[in-house]
Amino acid sequence: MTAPDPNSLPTTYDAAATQAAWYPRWTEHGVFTADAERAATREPFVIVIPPPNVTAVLHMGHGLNNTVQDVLIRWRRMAGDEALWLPGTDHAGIATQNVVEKQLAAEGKSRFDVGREPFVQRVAEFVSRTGGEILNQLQAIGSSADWTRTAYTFSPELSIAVREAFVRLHEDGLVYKGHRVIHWCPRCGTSLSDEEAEFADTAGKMYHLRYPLADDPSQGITVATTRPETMLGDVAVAVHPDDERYAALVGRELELPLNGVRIPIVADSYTDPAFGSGAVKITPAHDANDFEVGKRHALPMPVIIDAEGIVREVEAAAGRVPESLAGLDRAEARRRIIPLLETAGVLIKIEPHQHSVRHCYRCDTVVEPRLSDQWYVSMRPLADKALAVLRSGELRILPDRWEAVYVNWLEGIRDWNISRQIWWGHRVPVWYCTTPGCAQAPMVSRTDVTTCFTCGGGVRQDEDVLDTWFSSWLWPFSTLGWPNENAPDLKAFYPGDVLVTAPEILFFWVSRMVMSGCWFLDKPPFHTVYLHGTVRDMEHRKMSKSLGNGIDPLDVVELYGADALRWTMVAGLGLGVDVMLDPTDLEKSFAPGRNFCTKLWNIGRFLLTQVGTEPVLAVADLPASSLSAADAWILARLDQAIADCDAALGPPRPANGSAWTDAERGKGLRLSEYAESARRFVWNELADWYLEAIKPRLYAEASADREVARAVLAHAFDGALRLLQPIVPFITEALWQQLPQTPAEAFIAQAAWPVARVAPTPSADTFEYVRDVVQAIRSVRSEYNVQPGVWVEATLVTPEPLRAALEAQQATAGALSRSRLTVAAAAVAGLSAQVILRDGLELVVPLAGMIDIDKERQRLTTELTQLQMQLTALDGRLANEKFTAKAPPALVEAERGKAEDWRTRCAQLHAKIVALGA
RNA sequence: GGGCGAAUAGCUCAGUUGGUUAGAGCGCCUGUCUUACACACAGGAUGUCGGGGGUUCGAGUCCCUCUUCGCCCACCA
Repeated sequence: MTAPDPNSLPTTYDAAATQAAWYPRWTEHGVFTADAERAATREPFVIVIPPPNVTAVLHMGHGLNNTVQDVLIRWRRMAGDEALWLPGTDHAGIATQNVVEKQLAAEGKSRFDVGREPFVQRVAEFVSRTGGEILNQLQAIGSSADWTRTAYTFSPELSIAVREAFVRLHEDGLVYKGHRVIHWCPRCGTSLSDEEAEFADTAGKMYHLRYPLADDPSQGITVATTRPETMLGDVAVAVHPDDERYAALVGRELELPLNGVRIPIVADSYTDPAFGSGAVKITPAHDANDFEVGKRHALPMPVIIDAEGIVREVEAAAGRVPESLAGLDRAEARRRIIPLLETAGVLIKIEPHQHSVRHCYRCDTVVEPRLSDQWYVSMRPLADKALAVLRSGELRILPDRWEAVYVNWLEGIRDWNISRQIWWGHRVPVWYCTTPGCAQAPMVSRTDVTTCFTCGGGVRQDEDVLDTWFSSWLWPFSTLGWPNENAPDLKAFYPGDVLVTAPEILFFWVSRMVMSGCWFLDKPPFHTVYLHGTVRDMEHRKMSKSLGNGIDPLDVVELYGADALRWTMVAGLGLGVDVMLDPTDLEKSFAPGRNFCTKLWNIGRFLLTQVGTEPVLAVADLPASSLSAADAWILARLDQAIADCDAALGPPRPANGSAWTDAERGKGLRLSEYAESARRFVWNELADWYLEAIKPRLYAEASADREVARAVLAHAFDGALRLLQPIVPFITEALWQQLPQTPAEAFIAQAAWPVARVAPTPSADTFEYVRDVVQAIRSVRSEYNVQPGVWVEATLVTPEPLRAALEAQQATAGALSRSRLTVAAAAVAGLSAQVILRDGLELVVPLAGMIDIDKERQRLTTELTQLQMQLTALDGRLANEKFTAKAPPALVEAERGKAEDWRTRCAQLHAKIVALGA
């Protein structure tokens, strides 16, 4: 951390070099490493990463998600919390298995050709070779996660947690094996949960079929279906019990076309008499609702579509599938069955039909409802706990409109199908005795079972693996050592604080984590769920690989730097609002971030050359009398910026420690407001005004006043860098290391978050007048096209009470406006450009020989007209008794004062115009 | 079918419980290489706050309604 030669610093920030220099130093010094013991004496602040799929490649959604988390964790780390950001990956059962299956397919093989054990081995090798790359990519964007605690859902440690959870839920009577119709992906060869089978609106067709009565083919019932091939598995036609049209037919039999199977007509209130013909064909093995009807009426359940989606007589279906259709894929079977039904004379009509069809969330294949045995979790008791913590305020969701979505889902919760028929995942911890006749029930065990508990004979483990989300939902505590209740991390860091993710996985993951946390540890795993938006392109389409509209964050890092990427993510991030980026124009999206970094860099260069590295005085030690108006002003602005940033970000946790109050509930996590407050301070206040204002003092010979200026500038920039560190950690670290007051062997990444002074400087307002005057002179100069290099004369007419303060600012205001400014009691007569300022101030700029009377009159008249209109409206309001009676007194008083000031200004303007001659 | 959100400057968006002359960034116009910065500086222009109605002393903000987008949920046979 040696001071570089300022003159050798390039004018632009070298992001790549800075990133390469600082990230390793942070990790070497353990800056990101949380300490469980330290957490006993400070507030812990914990975020667990939404673990990306172990095979994932960083995309902009990760960029957004992880930037938000990093900003929060860096903020709290500086604020003195024991901050833990726990990273890791998810083994992603179906997704990862699919990747390896694709590799096998390229070799012309399926997983079944390879066999279970070798296949799992192959996936594990693949993961260990290429997996987790995304974690390195997260480092490239500056993520300050605690890499010493990196977790993996399929690690031995987390596998223990998975088994514990399964067994405990079983002991609680909440895990059971169910026989029902589930969502089946024929391509992935597994069942899916309700959440994994996504709806997509599809333009389909409705086929109307007429089934004749078995003993009187002249009569019949018309049914409608979007899946005509399923008619081969029909076991009944249901009508509503109160439907008089069909009352006489209930109990009689129909003959199924094509296979001649006889099926009964049953009465069931599931049927809606108003829909279509009011009669529904019942296919219990291939439709979840039909299954319920079938159960109620004790109907057979023939399976006519197999696991690969092939139509054939799978089970209890003898004689149901005509030879011409057997062995066909379900889609092909649908095409082929139409002409058959037509020939049989039962196809009444085909109509276009818009409906929602479920698709596999991993491969987009149309899901096939299928009767099978699966493991389920009874969710009702868990959901009730998750609802209770939201209602009590122990949990909040931002933006709060998602709370209603969360509640709605939990109130209507359905049991969770947790078994999958894939191979990559946690094997269901259930063993069956293989001894014929042994009465031993299935053995559910935390440890592997090798012999039957009853007969000592052989056992076989359940073939199924668990839903990936069954390990993810334990993430907030499985990563901390659970089920070991004494694990130091678990004791120190559970429950955590904020969960940052996208709304897409509110049900998949967030709600379930709340349920598991409440169930297993009696506390929700975090008090705040922050749902950020989605990264989209300029047509508002989600960025995706398939659309080709993505932006590679690593490209952005290379071209603009990680800080610029992070800046763009945060600065544009309204609460829960989508982030729009243009994949065809990176410059448009990321240049602002880069430009901002360059600005910071150049302020830093200025400091290095003008303030230097010699020690500076501590601002707290400076007597108020030694501060210039500009000094007082910038210190006040820094206090305001700190307050604004704190208000935008916090509070970090419920004030009473356990539950949010209604007043607190919607507050905080306004990242864009935080970014804007910090940006405004450093750019529009520190750089644009303060720095310019004190240049003469810095350029002057050594003096006490120069020392004050050095101290205040160094202090203000230090504060700015601290406020910005969470957003742009690399450049702030690089610059902070060069500040004269920075201690050796310290990092801004763990320096203290700034705190506003208790007693702000009262004289800060004087500089606001300076700004008014300077802006007015600049405006006049611009209007009369005065060349920038030319100095002009100017007189500031000042009422007595302000005169002394403003006389002291003559030089400063003059230098900033390139004018020889004189503060006086009265204006010098003569042709001049004149501006009326607030509080009785008048500015007179002679501009000898350049003034255009007409132009000047025009300008003043326009201003007078506008001001008079406003004054008239304001007077009207003040004359309205209802306003003065009902509006808050303070407001009325303020409006009166304003009216007076406007009236004075109007008079002044009028006098000027008269003086110019009509 | 049910629910939710959005509509504010050319673009992307702020606008906290109703209260100054509605803001920011980018873009646009004019001028400038002013010894930190042209990735910059200075000065400008730009809005019937989607339409209509209502409540109020006062509405971008609250209520009703319409229009247009978007999202979520649902046993649309």
